[in-house]
Amino acid sequence: MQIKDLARQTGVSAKTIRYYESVGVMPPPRRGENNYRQYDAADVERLRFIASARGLGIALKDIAEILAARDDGIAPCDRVLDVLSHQLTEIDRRIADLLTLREVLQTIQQEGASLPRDDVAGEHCVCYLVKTYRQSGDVVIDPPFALAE
Amino acid sequence: MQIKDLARQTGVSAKTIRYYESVGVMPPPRRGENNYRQYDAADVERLRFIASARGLGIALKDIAEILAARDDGIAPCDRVLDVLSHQLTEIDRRIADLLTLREVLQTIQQEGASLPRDDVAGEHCVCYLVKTYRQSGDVVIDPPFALAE
DNA sequence: GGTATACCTTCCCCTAGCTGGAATGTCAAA
DNA sequence: TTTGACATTCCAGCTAGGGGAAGGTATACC
Repeated sequence: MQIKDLARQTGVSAKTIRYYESVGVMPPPRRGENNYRQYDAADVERLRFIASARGLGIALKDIAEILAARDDGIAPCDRVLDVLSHQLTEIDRRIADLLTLREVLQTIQQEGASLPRDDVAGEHCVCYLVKTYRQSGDVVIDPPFALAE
Repeated sequence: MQIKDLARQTGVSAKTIRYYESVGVMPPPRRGENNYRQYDAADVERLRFIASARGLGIALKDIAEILAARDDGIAPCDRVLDVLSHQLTEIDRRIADLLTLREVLQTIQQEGASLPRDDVAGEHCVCYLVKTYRQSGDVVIDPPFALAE
């Protein structure tokens, strides 16, 4: 089974499969005489797990740990449950942050809509609102996030 | 006024200020005899606008466009309002995505909690749930996101 | 044999918004 | 004079891949 077939069976691009191999989440497969990668059913299963976990927003690093444990014969179920609950906490935090931000944006938008539109200096228009907006809370930087296919 | 002073007055690190200059959102400042960057009150105002806009999740590219217009003597207010409304749409989409994801995670977590924890193959435990989870919706990749200080 | 095509390989650069670090220069105080 | 706190530039890295180049290979068709 070539990389394209694995790609087709999992919905993961060949490019991404090679990337997963390079970061160690997929193992280096056997190679044919032509140096082509050769995959089997176990690879399909593994890659499906990876793709689904990514779809749940789980980081490749966490996925790698889970799979490494399993490769060592350790059932990763507890670890998976840990990651899931951490993931839920994170998502709740992000939702809360976004809701707060939404409020602020909406307020600025509404107040700004009634201000003049021709203020280059930005002292009497929506620009002023943006400039003077200061949040009281702590800084929180959100990592990238993916929702799967 | 040196870069550290500008940093202190705006809460933006010197490193980030140099970065903003390198991407063109802050203009190259005058230099002293020692080649040190020299800032003034206008730079403080500009950087405060940038910092606040970033805090609202607005991309540097959008901020750069807004400021470039203003530098050309064009009042950017309409553009700012456009960006704000686009920003709101984006945030609503992200919130919706995160809520969907939250549902899925919670379901898997709950069902997985009652399954065995010693299944290395991952056929009868929470790992199976993760693996077989398939979302029906479209792929949506979320960019990184920041909530300001 | 020649060629079109559909694969495959490795390689490096690009994305956003910074942050960290290395190597080096400058300035003021003790 | 030496120390410390500034400053400068440049290079690398973070996530999770995508794009594309340059080249090798397998198969079908003429």
